[in-house]
Amino acid sequence: MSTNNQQLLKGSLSVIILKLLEDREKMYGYEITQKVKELTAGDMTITEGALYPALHKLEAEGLLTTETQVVEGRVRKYYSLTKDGHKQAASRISELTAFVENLQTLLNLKPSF
Amino acid sequence: MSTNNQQLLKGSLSVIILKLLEDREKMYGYEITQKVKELTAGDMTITEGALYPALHKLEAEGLLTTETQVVEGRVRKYYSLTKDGHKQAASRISELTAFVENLQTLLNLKPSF
DNA sequence: GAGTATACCTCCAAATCTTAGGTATAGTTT
DNA sequence: AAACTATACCTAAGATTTGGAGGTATACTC
Repeated sequence: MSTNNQQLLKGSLSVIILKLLEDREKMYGYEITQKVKELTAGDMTITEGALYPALHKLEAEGLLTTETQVVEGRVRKYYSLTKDGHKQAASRISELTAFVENLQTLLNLKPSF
Repeated sequence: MSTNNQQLLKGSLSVIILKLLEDREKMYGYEITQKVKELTAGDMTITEGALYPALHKLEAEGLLTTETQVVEGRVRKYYSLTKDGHKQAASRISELTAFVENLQTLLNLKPSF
């Protein structure tokens, strides 16, 4: 994926966060950036300038709660889904999935359709 | 797809335009809105407030050329790909396709990955 | 005459992202 | 010891994109 492809992330970052947290008890910010990089073989990079504001917004919306721990001398802020967060996660993930399917329909279009 | 799903379009609108025009000689704005609605069974709606600025930007970038016709008393502004537009279309479509595949990898994730 | 479909357009506000910067600890390399 | 890399948090400024609302106009149907 080329460098400016990260701009195509728009709108999907918060759903990616919710999905990752749905599959795990809790994660911290830096861990999320590394996990996305790992799962996409380095293709997608979550910039911190996008991630932290997104996490704070989800927390402000009541979908995430935080818990701070000190591990090996460094502070970690763990995020996990609230009850409402779980509901919203399911809903937003299925919306994005449906959107992605529509997008693929459009992109796989053969001529004269 | 729910109503606010149209907000997930971000970043992909211009690629959708390029893809539609790659498969057809030329299209006009209103036709694009209808075609997208048709191809996605009404799930996706391209708003005019997003479409026309996007078309004008692609034209300003030299990827599209225009040709105005009067059909049944109404003005139609047809857009078609320039030579450079064809090149860019291929490139941007494959980028978005790769992005969508990564997104699906993330969304289809099973627990404890 | 009113409403609907077709067909173009712009402006403002909201949301999201990128870039660039800042702080700090721990370990490794020179 | 200094420099670099990895870990780990954060913010601010600016650009881009989008949605919503509005505007104009023609043709057809009720």
